[in-house]
Amino acid sequence: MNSELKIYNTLNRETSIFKPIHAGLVGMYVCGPTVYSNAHLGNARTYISFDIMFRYFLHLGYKVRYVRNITDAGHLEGDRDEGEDKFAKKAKLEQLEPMEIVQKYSLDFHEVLRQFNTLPPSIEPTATGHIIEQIEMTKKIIANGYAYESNGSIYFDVEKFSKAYNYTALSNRNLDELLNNTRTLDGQDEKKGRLDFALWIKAKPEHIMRWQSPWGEGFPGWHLECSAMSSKYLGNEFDIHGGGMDLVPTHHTNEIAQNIACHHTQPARYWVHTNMLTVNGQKMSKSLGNSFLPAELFSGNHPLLERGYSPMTVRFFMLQAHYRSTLDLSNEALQAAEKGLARLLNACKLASQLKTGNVSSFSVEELKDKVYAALNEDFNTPIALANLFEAVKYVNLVNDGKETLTAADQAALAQFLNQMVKDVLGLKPEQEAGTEKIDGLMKMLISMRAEAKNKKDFATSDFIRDQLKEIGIEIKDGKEGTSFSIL
RNA sequence: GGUACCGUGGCCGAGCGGCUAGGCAAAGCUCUGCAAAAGCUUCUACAACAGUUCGAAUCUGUUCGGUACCUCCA
Repeated sequence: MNSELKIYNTLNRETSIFKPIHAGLVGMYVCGPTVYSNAHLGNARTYISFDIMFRYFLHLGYKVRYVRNITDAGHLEGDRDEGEDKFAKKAKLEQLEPMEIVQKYSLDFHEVLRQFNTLPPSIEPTATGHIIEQIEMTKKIIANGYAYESNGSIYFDVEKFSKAYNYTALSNRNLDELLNNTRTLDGQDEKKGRLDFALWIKAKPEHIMRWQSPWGEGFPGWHLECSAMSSKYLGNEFDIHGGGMDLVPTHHTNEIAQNIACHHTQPARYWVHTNMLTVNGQKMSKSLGNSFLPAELFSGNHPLLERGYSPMTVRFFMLQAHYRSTLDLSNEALQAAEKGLARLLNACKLASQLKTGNVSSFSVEELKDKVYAALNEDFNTPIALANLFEAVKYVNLVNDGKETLTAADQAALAQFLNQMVKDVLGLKPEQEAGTEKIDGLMKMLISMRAEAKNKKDFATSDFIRDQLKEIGIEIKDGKEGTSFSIL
């Protein structure tokens, strides 16, 4: 492999060679979910994208510390800092304790990511578990002069900050326009500036989730937790910070401001942002009501779906697009993905069973170079897959006896294919046939049917096939005998 | 309104100055008692108009269409 990994950095809008701060180590922080409702498919796309990066770093031999938080407090509804706490609101709605809400949707989130075969992060810290760190950080920011107290709440002074630093470096927005465009405040607002955001919020009497602080009882602002936890576990400066693109203008912008105001340094070298999943060309989001829940997709129980698709089909579907492009969800696209994935996985299996010859008419090294080159080009999974499909075709040709491979090349190809598909892309075969007992039964039925076929008793052989089909088992007559799959 | 981004064959999607991915669908073929599955082959597109260039899907400009952000969202 002769190319180096390049990553697109939102900070300077350039793709550049990745150089870790400490050789051999990668520190990566990704903004996790706010666990007040079910994770939808758009959320899943983001975490699948970062899972690919995580897996690829591991594959390249890096030691990775992957931190992904759980937001279980402090995230408010609606207008910046005035809305209701999301957990409190949902808790009222579902008649549960806020922490029951947190537990319920954390479990859901983990279950969804497990189904998509994403690797768990190294550390998964929660906001409520780091209140002390957040209070400390707030104190420091106040001491450094970039935050002020107002009626028991602490706000970040964006205007003051922007005089010393470039507040909009990440979003590349015009600060003056932002100042003028932001919604007019009503008179009772506690903030000095329009863009100021809360670091610490004074709890109203009815607020359940509250903690003691030097400024009275309250709870932390949403942006603060990521700053506090990333610096705690990865240091004041680390390699990669990621999240969905929609976090750029507000959440990540504020996070950077907090870190600079506290530690005098920008937290991450590379800012990586994933693009949105769309449905009929529109962003999938909770507020638009066009969300797909993974469970709905798997079962097909959704008005826009004709039938269900497996988690691996969905994962493959997502990998066919680059993580920085929008991706549109549709029945046809999912069907295409389903078949493509089956072909790919079949070739993985076939590759290790190929008959070998004296010469190879295919260069495994060349394939490897192409696949690595693709992944090194900002994790370009669609191109990597395109190259893997060249190998799929070749595997099939060898299997048909139209091309040949030496034993060494066959082993190398089989290993590489499986490593890429399973370890790096995280695609695994669906649940294999079934239990031993089912396998035994099927073996018996298949041999009975073969016997009937030999006697040209096609009525019996077709009866077996049709009956099995009805209970959801499909029989396929191949060259190497008959196989079956459970639908 | 402001600011970005995007418009690729029937569909999904890469590519981002020359060599014109890949998947699915379709057609033909192979295999087959039939079927299904599988495999092989074929199918040359880049919104429109103008410009730069020896050469543009790729660069520039204009127009049309779409999306996102500016308010919580991955």
